[in-house]
Amino acid sequence: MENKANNKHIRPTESELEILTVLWERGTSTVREVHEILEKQKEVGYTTTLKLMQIMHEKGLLQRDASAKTHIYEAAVPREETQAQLLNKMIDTVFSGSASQLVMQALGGHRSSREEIDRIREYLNEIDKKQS
Amino acid sequence: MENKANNKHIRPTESELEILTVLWERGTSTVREVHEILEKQKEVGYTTTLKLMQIMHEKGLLQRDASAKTHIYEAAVPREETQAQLLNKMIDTVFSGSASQLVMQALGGHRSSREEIDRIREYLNEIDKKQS
DNA sequence: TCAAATGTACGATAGTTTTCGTAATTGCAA
DNA sequence: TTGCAATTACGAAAACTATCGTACATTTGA
Repeated sequence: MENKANNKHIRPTESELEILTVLWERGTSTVREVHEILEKQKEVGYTTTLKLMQIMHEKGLLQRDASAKTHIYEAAVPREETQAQLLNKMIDTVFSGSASQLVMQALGGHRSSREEIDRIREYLNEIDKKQS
Repeated sequence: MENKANNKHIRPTESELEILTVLWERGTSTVREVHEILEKQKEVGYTTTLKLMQIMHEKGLLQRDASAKTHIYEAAVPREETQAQLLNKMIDTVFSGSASQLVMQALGGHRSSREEIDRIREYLNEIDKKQS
């Protein structure tokens, strides 16, 4: 009982997010593999990455297979759910609850491609249908 | 020289953001006023709010008029710019750079009202016009 | 077999954030 | 004028985060 990660508050830190992203994209990986990718993005020591991942495992953010000498890690929280979590928090705290405010701000800053915009339009239509 | 807040990285913490939001919405306020609003949202002591605001002032996040006994504070960073800052970071770290991904995630989670959706549609049209 | 290489575990440190108790200050009301 | 109430200033503790050095364990190839 009490699987640590079962509670709804998935709130990884910045560094944890970097590690999660690697795992989300690569799937199961060793510390070394994760570290090698991280190293390209910023300067960081191997043991730092290791420790982080161990802590994340304790917190329930990562899962691991420790049967072999070299442990194999995997994200224990789903990407979409984590994104949603962080996003909703941001909508609440930064945008006073207005999702559209956030959306417009996002589209304004990052000038998006025509395809991206079309994709969003379609998405809006779908929402409309489902809601009516 | 070195106005502390002149550097581009506006990255308020969670608590700081709560305070900024109050100030953005109310305009200039005293610590007491800010605190009273915060208290409705979470349990927190007056001196905690005070200290936070003092620190934020040191960092350059807040501006204040200390001529009277009761100091009067004001956000020193613009709301939109701060939002953009945080949003872009989130797009990069959490959504691997895809704004539309974030947008759809946002719209999916927070089921938005018809008006909000329409407003976004209009916004998309405007972007289209400007981009063509 | 045994030493080098590779990995994990652990502990310590430095920095930041959040929190609050207490002291000092100030202004006003009686 | 003086003392109370409100306010600010200060200091410190607790929790977390990020970082890394070092010790210990394991595998392997010479």
